[in-house]
Amino acid sequence: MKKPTRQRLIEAARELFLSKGYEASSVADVLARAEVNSGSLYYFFKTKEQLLLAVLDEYVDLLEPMVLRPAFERVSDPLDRVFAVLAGYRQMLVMSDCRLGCPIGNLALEMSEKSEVVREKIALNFRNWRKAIRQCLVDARDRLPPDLDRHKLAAFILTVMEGGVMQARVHRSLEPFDASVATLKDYMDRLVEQGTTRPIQQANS
Amino acid sequence: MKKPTRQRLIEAARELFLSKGYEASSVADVLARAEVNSGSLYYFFKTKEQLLLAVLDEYVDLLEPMVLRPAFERVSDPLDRVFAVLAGYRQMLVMSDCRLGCPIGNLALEMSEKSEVVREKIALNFRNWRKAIRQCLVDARDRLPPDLDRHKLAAFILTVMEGGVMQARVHRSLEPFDASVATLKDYMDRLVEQGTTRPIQQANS
DNA sequence: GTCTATAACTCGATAGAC
DNA sequence: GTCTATCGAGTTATAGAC
Repeated sequence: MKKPTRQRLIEAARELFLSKGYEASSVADVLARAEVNSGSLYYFFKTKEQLLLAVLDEYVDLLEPMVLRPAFERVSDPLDRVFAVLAGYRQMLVMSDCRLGCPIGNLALEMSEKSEVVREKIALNFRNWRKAIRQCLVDARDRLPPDLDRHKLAAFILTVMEGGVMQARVHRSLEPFDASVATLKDYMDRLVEQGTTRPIQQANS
Repeated sequence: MKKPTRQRLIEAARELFLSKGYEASSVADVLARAEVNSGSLYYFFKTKEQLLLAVLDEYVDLLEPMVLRPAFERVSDPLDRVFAVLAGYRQMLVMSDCRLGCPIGNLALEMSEKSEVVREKIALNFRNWRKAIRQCLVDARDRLPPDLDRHKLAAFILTVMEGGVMQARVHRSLEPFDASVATLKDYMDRLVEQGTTRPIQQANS
C-alpha cells in the first residue's frame, strides 16, 4: 500500500535534498518522485521551505533508529560505539561510491545563511548528535582522563566526521575519511592510555 | 582605476559564491556586482559553470598570498604555522559573525556531484592546501614521531578545519571551531611529547 | 569588447473545479 | 484532499547593433 501523501512528499524531498541539495531540487522534482500533484503539496506545506523544515524534523526523529541504534546494536563498549557510528557514515560513502555524505552537513553549508529557522533546525540535529556521542563518553568516563571536557571532544568527533565525509566526497575516495577516523582513533587511544596509566584514581574527583 | 572586466567578473562571482553559494547566485547578481552587462560576461565565459571554474582557478592562485603567506609571516615555527593558518579561518569567522567559512568547503558539498570538472578543481584546491600543511610537518619532523604518516595528519588537519568551520556557521558561534582546534592542538602536543621523550634517537631511522 | 533587448525556459506558488 | 491549468517572476543564455 502507498504511504500517505504527506509522508511520500517528505521522503521524496529527503532523498532529493540529500543527493542534489535544496536549491537544485525543484518542487517539480519532488512532485514527480513522490507521484503527487502540485495542489497536494501546497495543501500540506505552505512553501518549499516548510517542506525542508519537515524533512529536518524527520531527521531529528531518525537519529535514534537510523544512526544510533544500528551502531549500538553491533557493539556495546561505549568507545567502540562512537566508532561504530562513524562506520555507519563510512557505509553510506561506500554504498554511494562516495557521492552521498551526511545529509545534515550537506544542508548546513548550503542553508545556514539563507534561513534562520532552517539553520536553527540544523543546529538542533547537530546538538542531538553530539549529545548521543557525549553519552558514550560519559559511559566510558572511567577510562578517560578525569579532567576531559566531554563537550569539546564530542564536538571534535562531529568535526572529524563532517570534515572526513567532505573530503571523501570531493576526492571520491574513502582515504581521507579513513585517515581522519584513524587519526581520531589514535588520539582517543592516547586519552585512554593516559586514563589507564595515571596514578591511583581518587574517588569523587 | 577600474580593473579589467574579466577580473571584475571573477571577483564578483567569488564574493557571491562565498556568501550565497553557486546555485543561489544568479548571473544577474554577478553582473550587477561587477557592473558589467550580460553580453560582456558571455564574451569571456561560455557558461556560468566556466565562470565558477575561473573562480576556482583563482583560489588555487590565492592560496599562497591570501592563506599561507599572512600566516607564515606571523610565526616561523612550522607547527605554529599550522595553527596560524587555522587562525586565519577563525578570523574569517570572526569578521563575518560566523557567516562566512571556507570558500572551497562551501562549494565542495554543493557542487561535488553536479560537475566532474568542478569537483576535480575543488580536489586540486584541497590537495594544494594539504601539501602546504604537510610541508610544515616535514619541517617539524625532528619533533614528531619518526613513523608519523604526514599525509594522514595533513588530511586530518584539513578535516578539523572544515568540520570546525561548518559547526561554527551552523551554531553562529566560535565555540565548536575553537573546541576542535584546541583538541587538535592537544593531539599534536602529544605527538611532539612522544617525539621528544622517546629514547635516544637513531640516525637515519 | 560592450551594449540592449529578448528568447526560451524553469521556478515556486495559486486558483478553482471536483 | 486531489486534480489541472496557469500566473508572474526569475533563470541562463543569445542576437545583433555599435
